[in-house]
Amino acid sequence: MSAPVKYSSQREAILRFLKSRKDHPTADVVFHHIRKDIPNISLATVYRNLNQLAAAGIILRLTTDGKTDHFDACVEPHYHFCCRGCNGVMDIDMEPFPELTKKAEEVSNYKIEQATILFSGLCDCCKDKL
Amino acid sequence: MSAPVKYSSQREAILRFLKSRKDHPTADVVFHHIRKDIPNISLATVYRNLNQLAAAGIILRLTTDGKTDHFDACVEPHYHFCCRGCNGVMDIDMEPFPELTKKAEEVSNYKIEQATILFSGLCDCCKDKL
DNA sequence: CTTAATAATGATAATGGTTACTATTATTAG
DNA sequence: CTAATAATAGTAACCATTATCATTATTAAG
Repeated sequence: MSAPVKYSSQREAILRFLKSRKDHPTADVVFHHIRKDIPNISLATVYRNLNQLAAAGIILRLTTDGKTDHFDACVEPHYHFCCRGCNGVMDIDMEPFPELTKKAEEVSNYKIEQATILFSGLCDCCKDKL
Repeated sequence: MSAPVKYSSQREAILRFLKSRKDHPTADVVFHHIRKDIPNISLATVYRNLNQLAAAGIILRLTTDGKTDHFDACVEPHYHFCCRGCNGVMDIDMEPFPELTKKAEEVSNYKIEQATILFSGLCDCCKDKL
């Protein structure tokens, strides 16, 4: 889980792909897209690199109620929404409330390093269907 | 995943155990504790009942960065903290911000049913050790 | 108090996302 | 160019959770 020290074209392709997407793909989605350019890339390589990049703070891992993690190339603090219809993960474009973390730290005495705010419900598409 | 319709002593024991705990045990922890009273209870029964109770809104499922879910007998809206040292999940005793959800719904157009706020970092114990 | 219908259980196999392992390949410093 | 070693591909293993199914327990009706 250490930061990458040697270049690899696979890692570059993975990061490039993630940056090109506004949604937040799962490892499997990344894998299947990268395969178009690098047909023999291994799923393990995708996971390894996503983990490395996340550990290095270059990308963000999003753990939602679903069982599969999603990944986000935007590491600026922002909020997410997970649709219980399609399991898609989208951004919520509102400015973060830093006072939330401050308040929580005051109240708890814990060393709070991160605040994850995840909304859930139904997205535009699923709102109508369900 | 439907609500329970028949009584079972196993379910009662699981719910009673959950209510007795301030931390938020995993299915496995519930299983091992219930086993002291009901030695031949099955892990599947624990999972089945935790799922039912959560679906019925009687308990809360907490999905954290760790790989295993935690369960909470308190369904009042409140915030949680997950320690990256010991993977424990604790309550944060501060009043919720309902305006968060309202704002997010305005901005996004999604039907937001739930807001999950999860802080993470180091708890009192792990703060010193790490 | 039976009895019949069926929900719940225990035991265990299966599933699915993720990680570990290992021989091979690619990068990089000297 | 060469040696050292990080990264990879392919695949087996892992582990939390779920599905399956024969058996048991609950419950409503007679």
